[in-house]
Amino acid sequence: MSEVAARRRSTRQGAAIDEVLASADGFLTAQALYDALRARRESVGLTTVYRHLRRLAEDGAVDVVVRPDGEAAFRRCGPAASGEPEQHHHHLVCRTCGYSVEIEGPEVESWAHRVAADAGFTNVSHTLEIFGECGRHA
Amino acid sequence: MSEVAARRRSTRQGAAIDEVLASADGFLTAQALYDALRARRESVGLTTVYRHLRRLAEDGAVDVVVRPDGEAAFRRCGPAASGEPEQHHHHLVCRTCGYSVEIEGPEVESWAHRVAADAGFTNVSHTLEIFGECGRHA
DNA sequence: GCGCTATTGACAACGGTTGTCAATAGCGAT
DNA sequence: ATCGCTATTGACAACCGTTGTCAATAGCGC
Repeated sequence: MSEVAARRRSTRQGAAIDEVLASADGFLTAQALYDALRARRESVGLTTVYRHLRRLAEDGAVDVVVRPDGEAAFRRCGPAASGEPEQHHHHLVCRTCGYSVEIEGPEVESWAHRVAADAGFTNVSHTLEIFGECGRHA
Repeated sequence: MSEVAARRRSTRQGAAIDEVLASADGFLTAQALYDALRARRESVGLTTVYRHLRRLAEDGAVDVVVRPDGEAAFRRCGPAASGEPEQHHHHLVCRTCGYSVEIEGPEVESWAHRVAADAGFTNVSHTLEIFGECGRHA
């Protein structure tokens, strides 16, 4: 069940990506993260950005939201991952600025599993994201 | 608020697409629909498939599910659209075969809106899909 | 049958994401 | 410090789903 943690090297690029993710207050697309890095005058290849995001997502260090247009957005989640996989939760995301709030809904979780089980489904997972406009734009 | 219904012509291709959608018991990607048409020996261009799906989605005649990998899947929804936009609902979708069940969860709807409102968000919408394995595969 | 125009479809273009592979650079061992 | 192994990087091409283009086709009202 447990993966042998692959040897990991700390690099300038990885650190820069972590920093941008840490300072971001909402979801970022890979492109947005890339642009933010360039704005910081940190030279990091786009491919590298994707690679890090993918690994971070696999490790559960960032949450991934697939937007209605199919593009993925990422956000560092929870209390900076002390190693434990983050607890399951969802997001309330601002369509305009990406600002987001983590939300939990135990009722919804159990509801989803109950509905799925009633229909004879196994190996159940679900996606749930709430989009709206936070009150900070003219 | 209401759009002036654009003049609509009935074509062989449109009918073929409708038929495949009607006979499908689950969500289909545009490609899958295209393949199904070819299997029926109906010659319909892929571009045309996309165009019809897009319009059907806009009209609310089909539901759209964006899968975790970002690809969109479509399914004719409800009682064959008598003109009224379908009532809001969600789906329980089989990862393997696309078979799906429409589900409703008034509790979830109100929960989502309450959570969003509490956080000061307006113009709220949400996505919710449940994925699993229906019991029909070896 | 005529004419207007919605529709079609082959093709190119686009945008996000992933594969490739030689060059680079961590890090443990010497 | 240095060496060597290998994870990582990055420029580039490839992929894939989707949309734009535009001349040719075909509904439908007349």
